[in-house]
Amino acid sequence: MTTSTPHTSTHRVTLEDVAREAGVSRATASRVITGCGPSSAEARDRVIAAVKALGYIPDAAARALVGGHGFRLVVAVTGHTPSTLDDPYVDRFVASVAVTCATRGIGVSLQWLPYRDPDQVRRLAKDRSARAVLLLNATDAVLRAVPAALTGRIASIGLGSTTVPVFDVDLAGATAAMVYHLYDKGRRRIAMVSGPAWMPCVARSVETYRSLMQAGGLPFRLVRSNFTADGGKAAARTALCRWPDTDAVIAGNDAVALGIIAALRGQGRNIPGDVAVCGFDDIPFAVLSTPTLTTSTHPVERIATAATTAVLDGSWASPATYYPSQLICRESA
Amino acid sequence: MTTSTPHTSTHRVTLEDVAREAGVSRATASRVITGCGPSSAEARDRVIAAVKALGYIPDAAARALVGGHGFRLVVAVTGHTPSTLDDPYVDRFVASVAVTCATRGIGVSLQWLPYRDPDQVRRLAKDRSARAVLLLNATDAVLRAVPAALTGRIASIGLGSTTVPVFDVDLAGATAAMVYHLYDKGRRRIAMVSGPAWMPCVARSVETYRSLMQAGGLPFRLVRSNFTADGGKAAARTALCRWPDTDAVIAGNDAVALGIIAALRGQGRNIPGDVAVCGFDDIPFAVLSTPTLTTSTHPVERIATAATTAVLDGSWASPATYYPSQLICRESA
DNA sequence: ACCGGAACTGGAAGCGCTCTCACACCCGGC
DNA sequence: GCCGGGTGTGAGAGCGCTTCCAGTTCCGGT
Repeated sequence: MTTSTPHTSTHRVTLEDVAREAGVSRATASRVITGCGPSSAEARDRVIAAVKALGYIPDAAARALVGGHGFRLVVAVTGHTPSTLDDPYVDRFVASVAVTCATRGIGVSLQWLPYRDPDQVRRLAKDRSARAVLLLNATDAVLRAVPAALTGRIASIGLGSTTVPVFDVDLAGATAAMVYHLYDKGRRRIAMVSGPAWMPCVARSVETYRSLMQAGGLPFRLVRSNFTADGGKAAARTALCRWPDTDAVIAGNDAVALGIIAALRGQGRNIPGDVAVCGFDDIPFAVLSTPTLTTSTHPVERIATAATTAVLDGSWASPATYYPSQLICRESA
Repeated sequence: MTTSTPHTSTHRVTLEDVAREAGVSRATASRVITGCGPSSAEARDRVIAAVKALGYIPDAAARALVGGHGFRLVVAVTGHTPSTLDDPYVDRFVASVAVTCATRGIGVSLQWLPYRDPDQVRRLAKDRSARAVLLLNATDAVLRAVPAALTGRIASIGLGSTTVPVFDVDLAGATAAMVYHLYDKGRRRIAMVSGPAWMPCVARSVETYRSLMQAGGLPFRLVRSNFTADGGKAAARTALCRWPDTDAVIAGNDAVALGIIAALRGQGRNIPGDVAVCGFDDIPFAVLSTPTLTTSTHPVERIATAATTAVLDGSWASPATYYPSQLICRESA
């Protein structure tokens, strides 16, 4: 049966080779391998045997070219600085997506969009070697660039849109829970050290904080920072100078919170005695720091998996799903 | 000039359209766009204008199909558990690669290889939509699966090979520096809490530690763990039970080190008074912990960039490059 | 014996692109 | 006036695959 031509080591095994080896046509071989279209049991056996014998691996590029779409999920992360990519939230998210996709035989691409350029999004959306796109930290401008026709193939993690499904942490709720918690503990002069203003999730958090403080007749004290510990240190010094009587700080994330704690303690402040500090994300070190960090934990894996399956299968329950965050009370607040 | 046919919104703009709009053939348009092959100034202008007017974006799948290789760099991370993907070293590495590639217009794929299956590597190597592959945590078995013909397109981060270029941290040197440092501080009963045994970098670190201790006639105390803080906590308890007089611990990474510190302090040990602890990686929180963590910092960005450019350009200076790590002495040792 | 239809198969088109090749053109030199 | 060499161009092949469509076989029903 095995009429295999002696093939050189440089020759790439194509469907043609499989078909010849199995004694069927390319069309039949293709039907067997893709599993769609009718095929007799005998043809199936022979093709599968040939695939094994030859070590055939379908060419993804050719499949994408003819099939209209490929087998990769693109995770596009927005942000001017590379640190956006090295963020613990993003890292966990990407890792979860990679795991989910690995079980489905789908590749994952990580794309950095430094300039939040709508054109880049259009480019991503038109790349047929990709099957779907997940947008992280997308802004309104970026989302508007998504072609309406592609709605089903693209999802946003963290910004509302009528055409694209949204999956995100309920950061407004998380922020509110944190403010209430600090208020219950007797804190009244609560400052916020937020992340970059352009980030949609930051905007929501700040807005919640602002409206709650306003509603309670409490002072609104906002310092912009980035999402790093060094940023937190700098912000702590700024905030202290400006409002020395601050008795609580809500940091944009845990790294910032830890930076703030380090800076405050460096100035002789007692945490949480003098100033309570809390963050977001519940990174592994939140429980290891001194004092342990009060923070808010997000169901990142659930969000990532939901968004991934939704966008790959092209169906989702509601246009926007917000996952509840959970406040973790530890020593720092 | 603009003889554009009224195109529907679903129609995808192809090279054909650009050529028609510019009044040249597909071949000429292709030459202009790829920039290789002769072309007159006039043809160039007209094609470029047409590209702009039509919003043409070359189809990556078609290019990969005909060109023999695509425009993506695959970063394949080995390891049974998803946590391998969520490791700070890997995260920094991947982020650096993504940044380097973004400036070159090359996509980055993140692939998880849970079973360290050589077949998966072969599959990766044959994927022509990829231009090159970077293997993280590759084992010998995985590297042996790399087809010799693909040598130029694949690089390993962390394991020696005669056919594939290697870029890695000089972990042996880093471990040695750490052992000497502890020895200089008067520590003699030095334990090591290493990462998973299958990891090549772990093997090198353990081997260095073993041979140094042996050479100095000092006890060899090894506990295997994973790379998490919880693993470190468990390992600390094990090590303490087995060798209660241990006066120093070298942890596999900073997360483990912080876990160990937490566990030891929980048992009333003083760090570094009773036990010195140090880690590897110099994560952002190493400087924020109490006590601050003595650790070893790796030039991850340099390694990532070097490996990326080497494998994309297909040329590298030497078969194996080991980048020196730097010991950062802080309070914990 | 005949026929309609279901089940399967192979030829061939074509996805969008690159690249080889043959051709057309223009120049200066004999 | 003719030829060699350089320069620019377009027709066309073909990358590996899926899928349409027409053809073949084989079945049960009449």
